[in-house]
Amino acid sequence: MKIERVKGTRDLLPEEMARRRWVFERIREVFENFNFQEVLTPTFEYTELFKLRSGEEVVKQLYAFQDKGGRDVSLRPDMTSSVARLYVNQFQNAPKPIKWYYIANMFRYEEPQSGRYREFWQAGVELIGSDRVEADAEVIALFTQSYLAVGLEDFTVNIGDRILLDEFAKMLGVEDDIGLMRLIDKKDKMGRDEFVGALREFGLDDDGVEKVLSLIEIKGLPDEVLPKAEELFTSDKAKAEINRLYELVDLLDAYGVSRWVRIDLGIARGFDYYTSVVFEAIAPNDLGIGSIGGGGRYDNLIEVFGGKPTPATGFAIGIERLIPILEWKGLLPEIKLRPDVYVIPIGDEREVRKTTIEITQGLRDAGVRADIELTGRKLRKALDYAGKLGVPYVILVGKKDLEAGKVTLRDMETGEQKSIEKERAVEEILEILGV
RNA sequence: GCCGGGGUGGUGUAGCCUGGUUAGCACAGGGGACUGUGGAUCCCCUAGCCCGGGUUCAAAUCCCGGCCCCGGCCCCA
Repeated sequence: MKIERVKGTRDLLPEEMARRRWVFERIREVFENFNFQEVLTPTFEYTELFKLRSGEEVVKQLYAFQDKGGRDVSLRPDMTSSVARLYVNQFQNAPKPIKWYYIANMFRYEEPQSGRYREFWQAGVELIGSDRVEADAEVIALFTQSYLAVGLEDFTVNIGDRILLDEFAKMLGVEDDIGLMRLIDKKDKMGRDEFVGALREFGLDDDGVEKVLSLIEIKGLPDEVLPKAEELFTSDKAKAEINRLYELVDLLDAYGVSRWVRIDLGIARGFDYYTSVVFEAIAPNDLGIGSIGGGGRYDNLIEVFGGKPTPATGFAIGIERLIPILEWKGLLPEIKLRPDVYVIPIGDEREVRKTTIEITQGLRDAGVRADIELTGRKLRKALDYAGKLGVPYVILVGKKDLEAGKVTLRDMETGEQKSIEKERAVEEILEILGV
């Protein structure tokens, strides 16, 4: 019986790997320009770590199991917990701020859908040890520039705020603030009447519904919508947070990323550990893909993991969501997988075979991507193969030529051939390729 | 976890509704015609009904369960 892939996993073939690597390299460059440094934590952690953060319920979304020593462990569902754990373990006394990045695979036991797999990759950063708005700005600017670095321009970074949502729930006298946020988060999936109906069912009176409708109006360019927020909110805490948002967008302007920034007080980004600013990137597409990445400030998490209270902020970019969009927009480069030279032995003589290897290895030593015919197939078939691969140049090594100390260089495009000294083969190729 | 649509050689498909020849076709792969010159042609070969059970004289075809894929819901840290 054939063994199938495990549900929700994928095989990545050469063409796709080449494109992914290109994306990773672009993102890595920007991360490092911002002086974030790469870390990698273990693929699995004690399940307890994730429970501490998100509660007992997350276990059903985890790849959780017992190892042979009876330890309850889980494949990481994201990197933030592991990085916070690492910080608490060994870096509490390190100079602040700590700026780490990662590019790694994550695992979630969920139903696969468009842009959603059980194993997927994220590229993200965590900035630990600053509660300043400058830290939020730095992270959001990097978030934005990461997408720009892979050529994406048609996207927005929507910024919300958990403090304001909390204050909002308080203002309405709602106990189940999480329920309310879930509802608000779904606003875009419903029609207006349906949404109002859902709010009433939730238990809001006319005034409450009115206020929620005002809240979700607070969505758009910062200059246009933040004044509306000032009108809606009355508490000092909310006023202070709105001022912080003003500062944030002002700083983002200095980073040169204002063009992509929007305010959307209706976004909540899940309900686990974010404490104030939250954000997500959306790129319009026909693929059914929503958010292509997100993040926010989490000032309580490190304390939850047993560290001294330490502020932190970060984001993660979902690679399996970003790449289909880049592909759909034609923004990914064509990357050639073929060799530049293919060296074919003609016949089976020891001398021929050795010379074939020597020339191939000479090319490789010189930095040329060179391949060698390994199957013993006939010359005709070997050329056929080279043609299908799209190899531009072939070197033929045959007994007749070798007797005169020569080999044949063939231009596969034109079919032209010339006889060259076997010692000059590498040089000749280097000249032609212009290396 | 739930719902809808799917699963036939490596790839793309016909056949399924209406059970009955040797499961057809194209591409790809290997070899040969052509023993040192490709993309053409011809020939040969390799290779398949997702898995298990049921109904039936007979199952790719009908029924049930499972697995997987695509998409949606829940959820999305």
